[in-house]
Amino acid sequence: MSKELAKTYDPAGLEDRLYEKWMKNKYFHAEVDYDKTPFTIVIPPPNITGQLHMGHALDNTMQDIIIRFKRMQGYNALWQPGTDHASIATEVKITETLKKEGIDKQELGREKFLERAWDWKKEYGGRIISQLKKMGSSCDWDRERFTMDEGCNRAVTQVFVKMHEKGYIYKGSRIINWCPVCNTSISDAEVVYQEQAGHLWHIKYPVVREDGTPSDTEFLTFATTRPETMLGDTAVAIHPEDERYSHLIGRSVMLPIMNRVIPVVTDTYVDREFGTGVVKITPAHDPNDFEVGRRHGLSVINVMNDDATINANGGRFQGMDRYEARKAIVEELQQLGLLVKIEDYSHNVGTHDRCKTTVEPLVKEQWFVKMDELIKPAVEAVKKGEIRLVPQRMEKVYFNWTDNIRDWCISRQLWWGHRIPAYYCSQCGETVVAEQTPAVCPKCGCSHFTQDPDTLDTWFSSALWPFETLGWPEQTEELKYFYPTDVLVTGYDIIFFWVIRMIFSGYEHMGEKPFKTVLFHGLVRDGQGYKMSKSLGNGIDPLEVIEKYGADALRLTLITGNAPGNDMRFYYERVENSRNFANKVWNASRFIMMNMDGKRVTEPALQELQPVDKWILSKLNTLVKDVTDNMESFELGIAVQKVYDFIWDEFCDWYIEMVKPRLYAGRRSGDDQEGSAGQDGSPSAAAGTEDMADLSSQNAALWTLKTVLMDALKLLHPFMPFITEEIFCTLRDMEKDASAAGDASSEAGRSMEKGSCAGGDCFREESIMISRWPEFREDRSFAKEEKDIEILKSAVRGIRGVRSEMNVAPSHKAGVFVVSEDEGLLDTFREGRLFFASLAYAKEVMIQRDKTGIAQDAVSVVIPGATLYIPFAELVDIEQEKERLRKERTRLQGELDRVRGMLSNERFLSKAPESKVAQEKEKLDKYTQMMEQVEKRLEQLG
RNA sequence: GGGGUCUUAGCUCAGCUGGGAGAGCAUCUGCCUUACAAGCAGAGGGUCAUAGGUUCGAGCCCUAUAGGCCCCACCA
Repeated sequence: MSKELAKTYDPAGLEDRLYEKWMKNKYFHAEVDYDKTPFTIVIPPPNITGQLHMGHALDNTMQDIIIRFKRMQGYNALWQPGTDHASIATEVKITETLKKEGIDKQELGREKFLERAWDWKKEYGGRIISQLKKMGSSCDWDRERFTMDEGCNRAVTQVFVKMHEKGYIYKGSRIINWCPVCNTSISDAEVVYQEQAGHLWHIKYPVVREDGTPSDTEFLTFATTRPETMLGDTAVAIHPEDERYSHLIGRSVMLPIMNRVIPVVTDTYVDREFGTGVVKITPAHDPNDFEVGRRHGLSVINVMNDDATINANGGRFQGMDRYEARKAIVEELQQLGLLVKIEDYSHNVGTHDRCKTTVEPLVKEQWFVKMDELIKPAVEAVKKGEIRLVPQRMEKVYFNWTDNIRDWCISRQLWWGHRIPAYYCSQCGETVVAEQTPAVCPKCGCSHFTQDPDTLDTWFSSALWPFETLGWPEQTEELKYFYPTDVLVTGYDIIFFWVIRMIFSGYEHMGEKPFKTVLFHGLVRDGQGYKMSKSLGNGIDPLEVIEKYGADALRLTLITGNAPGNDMRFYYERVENSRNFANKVWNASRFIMMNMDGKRVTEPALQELQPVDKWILSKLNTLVKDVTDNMESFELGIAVQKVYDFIWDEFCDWYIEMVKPRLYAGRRSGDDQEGSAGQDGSPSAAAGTEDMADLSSQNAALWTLKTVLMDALKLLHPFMPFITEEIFCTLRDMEKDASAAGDASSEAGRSMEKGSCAGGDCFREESIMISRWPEFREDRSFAKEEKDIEILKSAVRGIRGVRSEMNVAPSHKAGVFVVSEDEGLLDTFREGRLFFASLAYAKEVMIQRDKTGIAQDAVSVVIPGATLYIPFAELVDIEQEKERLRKERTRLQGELDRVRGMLSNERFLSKAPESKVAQEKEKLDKYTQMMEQVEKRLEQLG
């Protein structure tokens, strides 16, 4: 008895059931095993605040495909999962939630806040994981980690202390990017520049006269986009060689409003060409000005509070927001007659990538990682090819960053994260960096310490992810065995945030690269090409897609036509196509199982296989090789396209159709003569021998169907894990039942042992995901049969084309004559007579060496080596037929011209590879032959 | 300002180391053929952005130009 399979594939329910089975059987779990070669992927840890979006879906589908492929190849495949605490993202969310409850974060206090954060983690941290499971992700969930679990905490602290000792981590007052809304410093990488419409305010400061009073006639005019920062101006700069202002060198100007005398300094940073060639200098609020200030020993006057309101240094503007202050200051300058003009001006404004707030450059004391030394091995690794970036062009992006690397600001004024292990003596102020609170102060001997309140940048711990998840800083077996990992899959958008930092961290702390290959993917955009975003509301929820179409369809959609590093568009028509393919696979399998039902299918001897069987087996064999190659080089889109084409075109549309008559042969037991009319044309043989032959042929067909299906399913499994597993298991159960029903001991059992699949053991496996990946087999290459069947296919296509052109109804069957002097070719037609008849709508097929018995007005189709004649009952318009043949002649002539042109080119003959020349010669023969046939036929028609 | 990338059928995109242009969707024409109408068969549709160059041979390599997208830098 076979399981009844529904007519259309319905993924609902089935997917969860199979996933549970995989989990229960621990197929995802990997243990250290020195008898096997490890293959490791670490997941880019999703944020605990996260909801699965298309980016995750793509990222994880790619990883799952690779890990499933490698697992089937026999590697000890580990996909290491985990989640990220996402310091700032989480903190912002919790703060917002608190606000809704009317609770102020500061009032709540650090301890209570962290409790809330952990509650949050407990509640939502698992959500993203269960969503990843919906995708079919085969992560080793037993090894799930969290960037703030005990081990990771230890790793972070140890790294911080060690790097501090080596001088790679230092504390210093530098200009940093400050987010006034999130109230924290952020790194350069977190600042995104946005083109914004603004103004250029042209302002003049009076030059200070000899007597110290401001001149009413002499001014220095300049332009600024941020007039409010004038409150903190401590100089005005000109270019040292600017003759316009050389007389002012050494002089001062009066800073209006603040009435502060500030010097005129010279600095080559000033561009003489821009504006008036004068720049106001605000060291506390502009990175460039900060540098200028350093060079000239200018004082740094911070005029802003952390929330970007003006502080006490801003005089009476104190308390105003930066934009209010701007307005007020401009007004005042105007009243003072110091505002020259206002221009519209479009410029880039730095904003915080999380909240889009305009960042405020501020001078603050922060912790930094010194990058210049650290980055060197990371640069070398990629240069030498020790780490491969796919696609390769990402190297340019990588080097562009490493070549201009700046120190990394790692301290954040946040609570949720790894707290900086720096302790300050309350007596003498000494700083001690240590893994634990120091007992006594090394300087004053007291024992009162306060820990630095700041936490670390989220990416500080993520940078350690490839080894901390494997147990570091403990020297675990896992670390020894699985590290370095094999491939990292991620979006190109976090190359700076994460990829580079993991690489230098790997070399610094492990003395070894974290991974061998980085596979980048692009963004998933909407149907119009816009970035999917919450604010635009154009996002497509992967979970919704799964619910409607199944995870397999979603996965297939994300992979087809997608090249590494390229963005893609996602829209429902594409998902529908994927769903249709799933349905196709489902129905092909259903068809095969229906036909296998109750039969014992045994592996036929080689001579029992018909040319079509060999043809598809050979095609499959090539497919196995190609797909494996593509997978090895991470060309997932190409790989899946080939599997898709093979299954749909070759297997379903051709092979299955070709074997149908053989499968139905045994079934025609008198009741439906009509349906079997197609076979009547074959010269009838004695009934008894025919039956035996039928059975053998049927077995060969079923065996081939099953074998090809099974291997094709395996090739498809990494891409569409659920449907392939379901079919695999159903088929396997059928096999079991069939062999149990028959005499289990003998033939059936043995043939299965021997291997119906390339791997030899497919039916002994309990799941396709741990079955053996198919391998190329020399003994499954049948070049001759491949070529022969292709000729038959072209014959079928030719006949279908002609019939369609002549509007012949499919119900109208006609006789077909195959005429050729090539006995081998005639044999191929004889062997394929059955299917050829049905595919070419033939009433009967006459295979012969000459034109005996063929009506003059038969329609003819020329294929390489043979001419086919179809005498329709109705008279065919001879003129029309001649016209058709003339068109064919023109086409062939074109081909011949091209081939002859090439072959008469001496330079081609001498320089092109031999194989290419041979190929062209073969074509010349083929077309010449076909041309002769066409001309002969034209001649016959007069 | 520097760099990357794209321009291929009506639309969205593949095209791996240079060797006769592909898919899906859409369009047109026939088909409910006992696996599948979420299907089958057939058809139309491309000067591979433009101009040069290298080569026996270029969608693919080189140069320039035009347009689109992205990243980095941030001249106030």
